[in-house]
Order: sequence, then C-alpha cells, then structure tokens
Amino acid sequence: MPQDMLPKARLGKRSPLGALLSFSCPAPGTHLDAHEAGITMETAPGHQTTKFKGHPAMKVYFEGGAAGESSGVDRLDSSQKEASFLPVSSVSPPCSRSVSSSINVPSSQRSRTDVDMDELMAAMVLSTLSCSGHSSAHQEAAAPPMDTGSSEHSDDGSCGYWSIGHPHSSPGSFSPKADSDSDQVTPPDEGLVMELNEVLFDEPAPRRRRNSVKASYRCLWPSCAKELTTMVGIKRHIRTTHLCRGGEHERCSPSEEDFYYTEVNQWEQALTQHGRSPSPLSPPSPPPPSPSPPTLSRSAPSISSLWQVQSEHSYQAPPPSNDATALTTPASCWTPPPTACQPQSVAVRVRSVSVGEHWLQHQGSLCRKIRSEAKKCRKVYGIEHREQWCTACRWKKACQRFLD
DNA sequence: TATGCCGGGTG
DNA sequence: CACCCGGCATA
Ligand SMILES: [Zn+2]
Repeated sequence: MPQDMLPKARLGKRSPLGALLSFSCPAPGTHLDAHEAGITMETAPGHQTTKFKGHPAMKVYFEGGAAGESSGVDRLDSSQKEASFLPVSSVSPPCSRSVSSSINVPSSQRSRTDVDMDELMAAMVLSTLSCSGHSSAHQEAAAPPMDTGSSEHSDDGSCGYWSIGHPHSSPGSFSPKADSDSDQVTPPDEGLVMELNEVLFDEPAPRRRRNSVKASYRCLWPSCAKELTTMVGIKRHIRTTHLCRGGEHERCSPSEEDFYYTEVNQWEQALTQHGRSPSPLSPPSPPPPSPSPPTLSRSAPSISSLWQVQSEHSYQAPPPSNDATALTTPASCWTPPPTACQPQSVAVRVRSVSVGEHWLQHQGSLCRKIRSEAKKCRKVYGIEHREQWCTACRWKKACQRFLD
C-alpha cells in the first residue's frame, strides 16, 4: 500500500468524526453502548469515574489546588486490584490515571511530609502515565469547562457520542494531525481516552467488567518472587526490602518501586455480561440470491432480477422478511467490525499514554469504517449495466443488495 | 485510480 | 418521496 499516506492528509468536510457519529446510532430505539458510554461520561463530569470505566485500584490525583493544597486521592474501588486500563485523563480532575507496572516519571517532588502510602501512590499514579507530557499543573477548577461541554451535547442528533472534539474548539483544533495538540489540554484528552477505551476493548465500553479481574502484583526483584495482592503491598515490599530498606522515606528513589513489580491478573470472564458483543455475529443469511458464484460473471442478474424486483423499492429497507433483525442487521449501527478493531482482547493493557495518541489514531482509522471488500452492485454488474444495480447503488447510497 | 456511499440537491 | 450527483474516504 504505497499511497496509503495520502488520504490521511486531507480530511474533508466529512471528518472521520462526523462519519463515526453518523453511523453509530441511526435508530432511536437502538441503545448503543457508545451511547450509554457517552452519556455517562458526560453526566458525570464531576467524577472521572464512570461505572464502566472503573479501573479498580485506580486512583485519581487531584491537582491544581490553588491553596497549596494539592492532592486528594480518590480511589475508585477499594477492594479490587486491576489497574491499568487506560489513563482516564482529565475528565474533570486534571489527571487521573491507572496504575500498573509501568514506567513512572518521578514527580513526587512535591514532597509531602507524611508520606502515606496511599498518597504517595497517588502521586506516582499521576506521574506514571503522564498524559501527553504536559504537567497539567495549570487548570484550576477544571470543573466549569467540563460542565458546559457536557450539557451542550448531551443529546442532540449526534447521539451524544461523547463529543470528541470538545464542543467549543473549532473542529480544526482537534484534527488528528499528530502535532496538533500543541497546547491543548483536557478536551482532546478526554476524547482520546474515550476512544481509546472503545477501541481497546471493542465496542464502546458499555460497562467494563469491573471486578472480573483478579490481580496480584509480583515483585520482580532478581531473586524475589514475592507476590502480593495489593499494589500498595507490593510497593511497600519493594521499597522496604529491596530499595532503600529500612528508610521509609521516598527519599531514596521516589517511586522506583514501579519498576520492580508487575501486575499479574487473570481475567475470569464477564467481559461484557451485556451479551451484545458483536463478535461472532454471523450474517443472517444475506438476501443476495447469488452473489456467491465465484467469478460472478455479469450473467448473475438473471437470477437476481427477481429478488431485485421486490427489494428494489425499499431502498434502505431490505426485503428480507425478518424484521427483527435489529441485532443482526449490520446496517443498524456498528457494522460488526469484520476485520480490525476487535481487540476483544482482555489481556491487553495500555501502558504508555504518550503513545496512546498516535496509537489511537491508527486504531481509530481502523475502526472507523472498514469498507467491506464485498462486491457491490457496481462492481458486480459493472457500470455499463447500471440498470441492474440495486436502487441504492444507483442512487449512490449504501448498497442494499449486497449488504455486508 | 476505482469503488462505496454520505450529504445534499432537484422535481 | 424518487432520483440524481458532488465529493469524500478508502482500497
Ligand atoms: Zn447494490
């Protein structure tokens, strides 16, 4: 694919975003996960937490206290230990991140006298996944902006799909261009996060399995295989026994422990007990009479004509009797990603956020709308036999005969 | 380049 | 509505 780069360069009026939105929720009845997700996100501007996004063990570190007071640790789920999904960066609090075994950038220089394990950890968490580099030390209240944002697009035609580009900023500011984000702050991030999430775990993160994970943390120190169930525990272990043993002050190496433990977790199941995972969604039995014949010569029409007759007039509403195709009809919303964009992987975890952006981009494009390679009327019959195309095709609409 | 099709126009 | 087409995204 030599010229694959080109297209990216020009995003026309129909931005990827637009496209995405448009087909992600045509019918009112269809409850899209994306939908929910979006809603939730917005409705809970105050809490970075949204149920599905709950990364247990995640702690959020509120920063930017004007009065010097600059920290608050907020843990989502006290009991679970799962850590690391994606960095939920800045939904309302400037930064929130998930902890995992990952590199961390020592930032806990904000010496806090009494270093509670928790607090300390919070700090680390913060630094661990530094969202796109900027310290985000600015951003005072952070509440107001979000507020307006949320209310603005809560419903509206676009199915409240979490408003990627932050309402106020012109679309341009949010262009996927790599360098774009020069100085942008939260808005883009939020979008990223969401998208990341969705991309990462196929389907728009409805409600992430929360406690479906059993995690433990194992010490990676050379000959130590200590395994603890809590991150705090493991950190403490590392710090005390391996790092600056004895001295409990983080003086020695702020949060070096992060390097020495790894998270081990087994996922049970319950990826999405929601049951609507779009994976093995097999085609209901494509109406096309005989698109199958290999080497479909243009003689195909003969048979199809019949079918054509009835179906033709319903452009946009295929004849196939079963109307309850709601869940199967790909046309409804999510064309069940035939190929890419189906991480499905429960095992994946994101660690580096900085990369996230780019990564996201790619994933995004992958997911966007994979044009099915299925031949459509046009290609099947050829332009010269246009009269044989389904109406939709003739109208240059989405083909109804060979829906993929 | 060809194809698929969205968005919008026209009668 | 049916019908068409500009123009974009993508392969
Ligand atoms: Zn067709």
